Amino acid sequence: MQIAKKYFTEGLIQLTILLSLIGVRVDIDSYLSGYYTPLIEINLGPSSAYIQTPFHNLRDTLDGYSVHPKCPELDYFFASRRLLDEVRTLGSPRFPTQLNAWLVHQVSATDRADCGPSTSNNTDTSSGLESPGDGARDDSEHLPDSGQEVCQTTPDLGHGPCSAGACGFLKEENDAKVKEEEEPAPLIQLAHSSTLEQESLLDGITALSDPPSHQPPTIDIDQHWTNLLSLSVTDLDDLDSLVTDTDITSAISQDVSLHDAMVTGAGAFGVASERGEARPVTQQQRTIFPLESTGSSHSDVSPGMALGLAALPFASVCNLTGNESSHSALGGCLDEAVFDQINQLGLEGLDTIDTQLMGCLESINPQVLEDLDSDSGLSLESSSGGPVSPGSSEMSSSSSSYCEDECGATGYSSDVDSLPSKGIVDYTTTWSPVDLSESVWHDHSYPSPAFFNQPSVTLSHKGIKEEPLSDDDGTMSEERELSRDELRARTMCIPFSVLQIVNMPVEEFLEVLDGHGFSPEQVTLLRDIRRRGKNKLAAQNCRKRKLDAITGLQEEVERLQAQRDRLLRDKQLTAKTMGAVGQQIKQLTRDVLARLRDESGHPLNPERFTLQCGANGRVVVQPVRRPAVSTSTGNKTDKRKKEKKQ
DNA sequence: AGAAAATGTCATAGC
DNA sequence: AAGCTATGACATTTT
Repeated sequence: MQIAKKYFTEGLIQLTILLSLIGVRVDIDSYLSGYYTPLIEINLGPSSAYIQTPFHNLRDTLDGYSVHPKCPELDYFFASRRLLDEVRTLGSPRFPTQLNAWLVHQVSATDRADCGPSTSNNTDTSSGLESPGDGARDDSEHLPDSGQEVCQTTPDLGHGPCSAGACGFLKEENDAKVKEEEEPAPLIQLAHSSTLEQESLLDGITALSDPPSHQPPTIDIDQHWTNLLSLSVTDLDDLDSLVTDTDITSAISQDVSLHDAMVTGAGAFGVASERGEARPVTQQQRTIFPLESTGSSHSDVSPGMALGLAALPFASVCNLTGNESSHSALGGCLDEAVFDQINQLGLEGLDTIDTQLMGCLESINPQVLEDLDSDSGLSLESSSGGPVSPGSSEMSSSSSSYCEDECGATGYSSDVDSLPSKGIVDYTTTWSPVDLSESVWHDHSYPSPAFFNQPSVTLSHKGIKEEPLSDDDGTMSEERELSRDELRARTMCIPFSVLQIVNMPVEEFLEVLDGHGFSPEQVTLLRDIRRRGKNKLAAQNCRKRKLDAITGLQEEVERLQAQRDRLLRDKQLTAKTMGAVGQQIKQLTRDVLARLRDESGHPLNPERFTLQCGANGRVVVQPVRRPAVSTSTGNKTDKRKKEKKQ
């Protein structure tokens, strides 16, 4: 009977925790109420199969009992436990944590005697200490179809193992519960949990230290755990592979999903052995946490979560009360919308975009890009400022100031005086020298240094269209190296280079216009030269910026493509994980139901009953109301139809 | 010779 | 108001 009790208790507790983690209230009142007089409430007294199970108290609940290690159901169970631990190691799943579960087991008279007075006081204690979760428990009491509560355990956090409402079960299960605390995950999880969670958990640990006398039996249980967990690991190879193959830091987004939880959890689980320091601590601090952690606040939740098995959603309850805003494992795992949104983003279209951008970028001459990297001198350096630039050629062919300016000469040369211009004035000191290193001048086609040597050039050269000017090839080649504006300026006898005209400050430019007796045509030309020169630079900068923007967009596209691929992989893994977890939950439910007995002593038919966990963590067994539900639904539907018709 | 790329120029808007 | 910059559109030149 002890074994049976242990099986039942463990399974029910685990399922309760499990369901509570996902916000499912499981209330077995309807099933248990009044049926099991020999049953004893876990914490509060006889004839009560209802237990408010603290998560931490349920950890390794099998401990202390001689669970047959060959029990096949245990594989499923421990696999589920493992998954739950993995989720738990996420640290901050947010679920209501009040667990109100009826535990059906029989306690011997000696056990009752051990519990002694606590039995009668438990109710009071629980009621008094349960305040944080009263609301939740009240809710659970009003659950539809919930059975009559025989007893409810609401242990206090500050109570020792048997002091507060410690029933016979608690007494005799002390070792088991202590053993539960040996699980390293809670402490390990502290690193991942919120501050409140950690504090709560640590409080429980410190307040509920376990006598060292209970150590021996727990060692065997640890061995069981190790063995069984290893089995469970083999059952979920894909999950492990998921852990090993996934970069957690990259895979886990801010929207933590169940997959993320699994990844992290599995990772933590796998690393648990590496964290050898965590296990000794927990073993030393074997504690019995309060049997109930109530309230919906995150801080209240955390201890249970730290202990918690996992958020293993039933397929039918996947849309329950998970906190979507939080990074809960369930909320995340159920957040298919995340992936849906990804799909809705039309990321597939990025392929097209990327292709377009790639094509556009490929069409760009790398040399141009390279040239554009220079801020404003790209064109000057590539065409006119280079070794073979017109300027350089002009330098070699002419000693005029114009040549010097094109080549980056600093300042307007006195050679200007030699220019065949009318109204020439010495402008040498009229404005500061021009620093070509700061300017962009892209005269790659029109310069003609020999122009200075041919002052007889007629105005016919002022045309925008610049045809070959003479039959002198040498002169022609040199003239071509002058820009059109340079030619115009020289034609108009303007003693300034285009570069000077463009780069001189506006004040100085105005002074030049006003102080040198230029004709209106010359003034117009000067203004046009300046305007066109500045606009040329602006156009070059504009094109550079455009290319930079294209490059940046290309990089962005590549980054988003990589992100999309990563998310799609995560989605697939999550789906696979969800399927596996769902199967584990189903099996666990069948296992728990199979260990329950009706009033005639027969096991519950999993086809007729189901387990549900309420928002406050209460686990209840509810009969499957297939016909009734359909009937009632049909009636309601008919009524609605009638109302609509009316 | 023609296409494509690069560059220059104009018009315009905004600061 | 003038000057300057940015940019689209178009022209011109170069490759």
